Amino acid sequence: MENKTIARSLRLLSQLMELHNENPFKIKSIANAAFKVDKLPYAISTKTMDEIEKIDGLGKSTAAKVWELLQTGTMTELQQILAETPEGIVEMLGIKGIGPKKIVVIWKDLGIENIGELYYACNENRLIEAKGFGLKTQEEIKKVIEFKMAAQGKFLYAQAETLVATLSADLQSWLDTIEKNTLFNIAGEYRRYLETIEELDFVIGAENPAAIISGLGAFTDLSFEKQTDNLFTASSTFGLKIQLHIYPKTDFYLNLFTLTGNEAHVQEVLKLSGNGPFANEEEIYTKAGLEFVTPELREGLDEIGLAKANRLPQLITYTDLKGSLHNHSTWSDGVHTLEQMAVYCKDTLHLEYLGMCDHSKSAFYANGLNEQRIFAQHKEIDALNEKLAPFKIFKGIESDILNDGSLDYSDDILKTFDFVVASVHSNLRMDEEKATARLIKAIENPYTTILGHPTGRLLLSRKGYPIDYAKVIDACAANQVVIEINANPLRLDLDWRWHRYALEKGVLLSVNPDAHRMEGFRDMHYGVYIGRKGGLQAKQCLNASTLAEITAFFNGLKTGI
DNA sequence: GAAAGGG
DNA sequence: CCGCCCCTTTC
Repeated sequence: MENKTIARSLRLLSQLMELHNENPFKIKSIANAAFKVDKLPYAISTKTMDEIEKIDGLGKSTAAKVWELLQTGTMTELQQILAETPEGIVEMLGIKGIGPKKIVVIWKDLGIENIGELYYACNENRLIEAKGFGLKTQEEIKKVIEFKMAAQGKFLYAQAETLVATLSADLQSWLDTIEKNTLFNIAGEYRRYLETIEELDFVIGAENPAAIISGLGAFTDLSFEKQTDNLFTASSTFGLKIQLHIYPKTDFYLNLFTLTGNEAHVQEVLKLSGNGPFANEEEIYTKAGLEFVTPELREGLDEIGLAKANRLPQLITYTDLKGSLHNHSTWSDGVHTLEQMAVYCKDTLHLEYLGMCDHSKSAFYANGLNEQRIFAQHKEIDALNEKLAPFKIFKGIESDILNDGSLDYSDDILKTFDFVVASVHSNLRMDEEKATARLIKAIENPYTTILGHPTGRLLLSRKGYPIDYAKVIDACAANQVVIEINANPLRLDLDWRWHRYALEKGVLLSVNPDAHRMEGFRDMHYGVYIGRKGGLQAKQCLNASTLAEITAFFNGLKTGI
């Protein structure tokens, strides 16, 4: 069991205890334990009961709960309190903008027990009657619920990834038991590497489709229901819709292509190529007189024009990345030390450099660095750079963009960094005008090197503040500011739909994992996927620069100040 | 831990 | 209607 799972259980327990008005000291200690568990640099599951008791933040009774969870997979106390709480109330904890205090009022005073009823109450203007609620709160809750409902049934690409891996393997071996050499591939949104996925589409091409269909019952991972002669659907354990398309072999490539989408792209290509049959996907494009378009570019944007002119971009690949910028260590809210992060980049990932960007002083919740601690961190980096040479750690910072658009330190401090990532973490409720002006002011700061996660969105959970993309990107172009592609699968921000515009304006992008632990670097894969979708080439990606190139780049910016 | 946001 | 204090939530 992962620490994250343990931490989640503890956090849920503490929130439920709060809903049930239990002893505030107990609540706090459980909440604190959840926080501490999440920040441990090792897996608790490998430890003994005695060792768990000694973990900072865990006392005897919490350790016993954790131990029970590890041994049995459940926690009696959590199950008990869960049984006493309506399911809909538990779900409400996931609504941003209301916490346990407000939920108690909703539950006990208004008698509302699920999110549907809560939404209804907002529409009926009944929420404002409760104490602590007013019109603004009601409207905010309504908006958040609407966003949540729209996200229902959708999943992050990364969530689907593991399922796709096991399902593909299992489907393939099941197919082999019925017919040798069937054709099989995933299509749809997943094949196009979209950031969120509503359904998985698997396509099968068989000599004898009827035999495959009648053998479906023997595939035990999922139970499929027949929709049409060719289409069978099922639902994964966590609710992701799965579609199985079964066709004769001769129709396979046309269907794979059509089901991969998107619709606009498919229509346009088929108009040029005719309807086949095709021996493979490449042939579709050849017949259409087009260069082959890789699935992630098939979005009905400019790709067909480019393919016609043989001018499709040479898309970036993971191995093009030479370093990793924007990462955190134990200096602020990271899990692993600066040295651990650096050695991991050097020895495991074989990168040439690491940009360390811990949080700035205003980010109290994340243990942001004040001026003294920055100085101390820089000394540690200098020492490590000697030890690890030629590997290089760059002195960075993730500076908060304050409410007025200024950065979090004076120029005297800012000039001591090799580079600065500027991002918004506070006062996220802004209208477009305010947000755009705030970002542009930060972009115009001569010390800003990279604009971090430009909208602050969390896919499927928070919309992010609205910005005028074109204006923000234009400002980056004018001020030689790089824009981050935050590679965390929850963010993927800058949105790929704006990559092309940025690249056309000559703005560099940077695939930044925002890693808070060594495993976090893995997210750079998602950043590359989404960058490819946006049309990113290696030469347009800051951290595809070699150490020598990026050193020159940072130095060049400095002389300009 | 600070401050925004709202009542 | 503003300023004030207080509570909740957020990062």
